Amino acid sequence: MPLGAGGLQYEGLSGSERESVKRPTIADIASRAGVSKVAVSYALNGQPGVSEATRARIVAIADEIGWRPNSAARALNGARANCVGLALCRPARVLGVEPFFMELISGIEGVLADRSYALLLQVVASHQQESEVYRHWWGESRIDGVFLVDLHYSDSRVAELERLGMPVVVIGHPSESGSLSAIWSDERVAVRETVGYLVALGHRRIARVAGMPELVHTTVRDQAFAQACEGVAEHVTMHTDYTGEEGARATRRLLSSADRPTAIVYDNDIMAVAGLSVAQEMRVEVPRDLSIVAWDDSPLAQVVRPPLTALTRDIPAYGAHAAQRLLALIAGESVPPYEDQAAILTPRGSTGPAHSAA
Amino acid sequence: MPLGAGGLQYEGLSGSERESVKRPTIADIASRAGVSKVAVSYALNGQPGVSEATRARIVAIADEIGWRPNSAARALNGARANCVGLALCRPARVLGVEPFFMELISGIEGVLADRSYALLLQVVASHQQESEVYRHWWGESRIDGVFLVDLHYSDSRVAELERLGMPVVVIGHPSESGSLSAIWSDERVAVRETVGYLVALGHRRIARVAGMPELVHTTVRDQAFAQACEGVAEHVTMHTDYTGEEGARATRRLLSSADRPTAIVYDNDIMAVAGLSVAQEMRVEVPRDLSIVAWDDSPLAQVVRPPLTALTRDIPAYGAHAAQRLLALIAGESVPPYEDQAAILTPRGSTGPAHSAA
DNA sequence: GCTATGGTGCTAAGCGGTTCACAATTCACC
DNA sequence: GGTGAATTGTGAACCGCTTAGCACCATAGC
Repeated sequence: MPLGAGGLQYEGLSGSERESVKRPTIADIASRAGVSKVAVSYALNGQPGVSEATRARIVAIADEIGWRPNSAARALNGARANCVGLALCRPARVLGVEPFFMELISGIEGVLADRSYALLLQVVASHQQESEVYRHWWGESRIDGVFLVDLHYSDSRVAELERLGMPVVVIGHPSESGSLSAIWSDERVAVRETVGYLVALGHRRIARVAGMPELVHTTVRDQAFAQACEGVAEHVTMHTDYTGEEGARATRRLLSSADRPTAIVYDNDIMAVAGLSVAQEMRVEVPRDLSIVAWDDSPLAQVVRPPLTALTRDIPAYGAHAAQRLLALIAGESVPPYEDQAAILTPRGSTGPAHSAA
Repeated sequence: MPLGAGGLQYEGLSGSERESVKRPTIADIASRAGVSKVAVSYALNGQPGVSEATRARIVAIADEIGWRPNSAARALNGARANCVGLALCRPARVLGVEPFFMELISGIEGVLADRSYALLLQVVASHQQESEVYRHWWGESRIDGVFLVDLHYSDSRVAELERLGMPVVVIGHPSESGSLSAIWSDERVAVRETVGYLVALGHRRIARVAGMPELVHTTVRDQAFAQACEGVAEHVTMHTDYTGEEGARATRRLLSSADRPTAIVYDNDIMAVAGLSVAQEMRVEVPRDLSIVAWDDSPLAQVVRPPLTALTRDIPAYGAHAAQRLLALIAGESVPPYEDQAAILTPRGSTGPAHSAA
């Protein structure tokens, strides 16, 4: 059978019956254009080896039949998977109500989408599971790198990821990130600004309702808080699991103590809102009798009355920076630790001058 | 060179120098076990064709050297990508503050993880982009199927996905899902229960602060609401973009009208919280002068004072069901539309008997 | 005329795993 | 002792794409 006839028959087959089931490949393009697969590969990847005329013809055909590179086939050639991973280890209820992660993800994806990278997401129940997920993803060549969040002290995940030799960007304080490259924002500055502001308003007894003590950034804030208050105000810190319930309980404890604080700083906004409700319930007027500051400024902080003074951060930008650095790392560039902008205090109605309550 | 020497040398090489760079393959296992690649493949996939003794030996070696199947190589064999996609088309700020999606994702992943499926996530800015993302993922064989959320009327995405012939589970009302299989919960029941409850409490003027009117489920609720109120209460619906700000504005408008409602039903909890704040600001006491009901019961509803009466749904379970159906669809099973549990009214402090305010 | 040069396009091999068809061995049965 | 079947294993081909490495044809230079 002459070559021409074979070619025609093949084209006829791929034309309609197969189209919906089978996706076009470079072989289809090659047979249509009357060239080899290799020429098509070069043409579509902008590599030298084909004339401009041929390249144009090939590209036109590829467009016409709606060809897209098969990611698996590409990945198989030692190429990248064009995919990065993120595993989140928090219960669903907490994750849902914490705007932080969704905003972070949005920011990350803005950057990834530009370079047609995809994001693989998994919600896990424990750090051990998280390590496993990373190991699996990496072992299966599904991803080129990962983000690591919610850093702990002597975090087993750091060692594990170092062992795997996979590109990682730690979103958290570099003191605990080992050899992994980190991106963080200086919590100390934000804490100092907040405490300074409250002290300037006359507060001398300040409480902090913090997140989980095993998280590095909680401890960093703890220390910065203690240090900033040193000599200028009495201070106390209570740890919680970030849920509204625990935030409310801590607030109740604080407000019913004999020497109750005149200001409370919360580690997230759901706890701040819960605290505000408890205060109102206990007839402690905000901001007259109690000032409230929320860490992380989500829309939530602005819809309650009074609106919450909050530590504002551009979280999507934070995520975007992290993504840029992870992609750089994957590209083989060396990436020094990067300090993002610190949170900025946005005063609103929930803070005011300290009353002579004590 | 004798075979044995070659084998030894190879093992030596793969032992340390290469290990961190190059992941083990079935060829490595095969050479170690002294069998062919095929035997290894059968052994590791639990397929017949190898003796139990050999299988055990192969599995042991695989475990020992930490082998994992290369997902790209598997996907290349016409096999599945073991990955499904989800694109969300909402601004970052809204997504962050809406617990719905994170809870949905958690639920989805519980099921996916069990079958070692991964979830590809992308946040997009428009429906057109969303279709493009699906087309790309599908064209690149990155995914085996997708979830479609936030259904519109005459939604272009439905047609697009039908055209692609890709497995899809629509999370939303089947009336607009075309030939795609849908999973939804009956909003009508929930609306009727809510209105019935409010009417029983004596409310005769009920308002609804709804989400975006282009969303199918908004309209379904709109109609059900109008119908339920028919003959028993005056009713009005205001549409918003789901943000707290618009929720607040709508509430302000409602409460300042001459014949203001004695009860307001909100389409999500952030708007309900915003509405509550506006009411308190306007000295409209909740629940004495105004009853408030929130759709979707997140922790947020319980931390404000009074805690919000809410329409409770097990969203993770909803996501889990959706995931099960998508996997079934991918496996080639036919999947009829599925009606999930309707939301249940959870009465809390924000609702009470209607006062003779009018 | 013959060799350098370069552009263009090909063939072949291989990424890691699966699948098919067939070969070798054992065992049972008539 | 020969036939048939089951068990266990193999080589080869293939999935879609990339990457050498080489072949071909022009033009240019001697």
